[in-house]
Amino acid sequence: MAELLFPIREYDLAGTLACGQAFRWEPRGNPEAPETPWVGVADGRWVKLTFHPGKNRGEGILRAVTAGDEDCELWLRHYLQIDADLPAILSTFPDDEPMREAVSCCRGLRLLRQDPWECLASFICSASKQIMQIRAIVARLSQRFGDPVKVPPGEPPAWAFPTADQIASAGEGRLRECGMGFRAPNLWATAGMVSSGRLDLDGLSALSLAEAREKLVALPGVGPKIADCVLLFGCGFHQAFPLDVWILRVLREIYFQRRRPTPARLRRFAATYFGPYGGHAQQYLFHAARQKAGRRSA
DNA sequence: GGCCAGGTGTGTT
DNA sequence: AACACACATGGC
Repeated sequence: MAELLFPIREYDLAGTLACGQAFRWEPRGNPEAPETPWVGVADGRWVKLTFHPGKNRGEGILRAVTAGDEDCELWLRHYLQIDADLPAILSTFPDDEPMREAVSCCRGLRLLRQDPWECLASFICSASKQIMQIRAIVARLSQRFGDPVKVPPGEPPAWAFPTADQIASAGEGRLRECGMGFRAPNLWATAGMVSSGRLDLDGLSALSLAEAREKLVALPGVGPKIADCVLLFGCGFHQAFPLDVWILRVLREIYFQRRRPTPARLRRFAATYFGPYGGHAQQYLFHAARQKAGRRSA
């Protein structure tokens, strides 16, 4: 067991862990309350995270407790993107009213840097599912097919997200038993592509955005939206801009009030208007829209 | 019970 | 290029 302390500014831990980019974080207590711990497994490691606010607004200390003995500092800095310069990122967003409103609504929201395979598999399960249900499916996949991970004494057991090998070996039928319906054959086939080495997920970040997207959309059950989620959350392509039902609504209603944009025009707008950190802007618009709609499925 | 959910694949105009 | 629809499952 080990403890790490990261002094940091502008880090909304609850928003970051619950906004729908990752599916394995659970609050220990009221998710809205300050200093509520969050427990999860990422990259095969059990972690408990707590944000302790400091005296000045936005300042605080991010406290991480890990279960094993290894030094997790570098890994956590990477996963949590501790060293990302948030003000610099926000300064690249378009300076318009909807964007300003989203930024002020989601102050401190960050993007994590997740494992590409877990990200890909999770978002294949996400197709036309509510975030709450995605979390349930991912939890069942992990418990049934993933390796147990070390947890501190007294903590409930926890499991790593299954490897592509483990998913491929499970077979389509047992995947379906996790409640994923028609997504089961897609996840199973994609796991086969990854475990056999026919797709090198870790190599994607070295490619251009267009090349990496091309490789991903070739996978069964992966279209442009899921590909962009993997590129943004798992491969570090900050400009990838996932177009989901929420964002399409936002773009149509806020940026194209009753001008009936064609899908092609919407895609072009999304890819160019929001700048080099468009994916971050997307996450702010997405999270703000969901906050406004109601506080379901935290 | 009908509608919608962080879509995708296929088939028609 | 723009639509329509099926595809499982579950929550409201």
